[in-house]
Amino acid sequence: MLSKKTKYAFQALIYLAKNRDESPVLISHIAKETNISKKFLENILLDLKKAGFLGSKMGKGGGYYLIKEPKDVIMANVIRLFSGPIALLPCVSLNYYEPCADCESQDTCELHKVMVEVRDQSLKILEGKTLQDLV
Amino acid sequence: MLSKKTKYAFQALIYLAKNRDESPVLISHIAKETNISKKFLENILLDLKKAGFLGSKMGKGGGYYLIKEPKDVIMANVIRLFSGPIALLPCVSLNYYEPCADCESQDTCELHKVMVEVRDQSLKILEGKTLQDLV
DNA sequence: CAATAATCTACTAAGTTGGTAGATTAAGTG
DNA sequence: CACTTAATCTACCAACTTAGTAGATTATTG
Repeated sequence: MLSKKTKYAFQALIYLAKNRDESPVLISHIAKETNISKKFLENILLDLKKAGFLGSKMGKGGGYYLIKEPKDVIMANVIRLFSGPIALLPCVSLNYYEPCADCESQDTCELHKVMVEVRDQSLKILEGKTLQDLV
Repeated sequence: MLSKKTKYAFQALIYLAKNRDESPVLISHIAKETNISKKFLENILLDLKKAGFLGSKMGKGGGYYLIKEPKDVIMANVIRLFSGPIALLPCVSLNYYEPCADCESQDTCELHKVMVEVRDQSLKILEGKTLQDLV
């Protein structure tokens, strides 16, 4: 399951993608339109900015705006940012890899093999979906 | 990501599937072979029993044993039992459905549509994998 | 300088995860 | 029946995560 943060991130991105002409958009505006607590949304937008999805402008007339093209905002990357690995186990994660403490060898672990398969197929789906599919 | 409980459940199931001839198997035996804390494993095996995957026998000569055929132990069902929904959002979950509090309508929600697609493809993978693929 | 709006620091309540301790019940053995 | 074995039940706990909130600060515009 995705965290609420992840879900909110998608909702904010969708809103910004739909309103690219009127940018930058106020946090408070996005908060109102998406029904997300303004203070909580602050953190999320800041994270999205640090990750290179959004840009921002301070002061009067400021706000947040989409930097990337919607088709270049890959769903898998947004999920990784807020919910961590796509893989079901750390030992099969590409971006957050960690070996099993207890496992003797990955090469002989049946669970490992199947989880790699599941990961590859999940990635095929989530790397293929972009913000463009969401607007 | 799956919880450790889910991972342990798979490891225990794999062990029991591999040793179906010598059943029933002691908790302490499975614990030793899989490197799982015995006390923690107790809970897991009990849950697997309540869910109909395992049977048990108390007293001397007792232990746990696999009830279902390995090919009938669907990975998706084990994951649901210990990690909850396969779907990425409650509003697209078949088994743990909950509507979004804030969302106006599911029919007009773009996120919803894409998440249904992702769910269907994820299910196709996980409903297709069984304990037989793990031994 | 004043107003505006993002940014930063720090805290918190509630829930989940991973695990432990100890008593109890059921089954087989002599 | 008494004893041993082994699952089952009840209850607890520390650490971490989630979903926020509060308030001060910094940057920008006019």
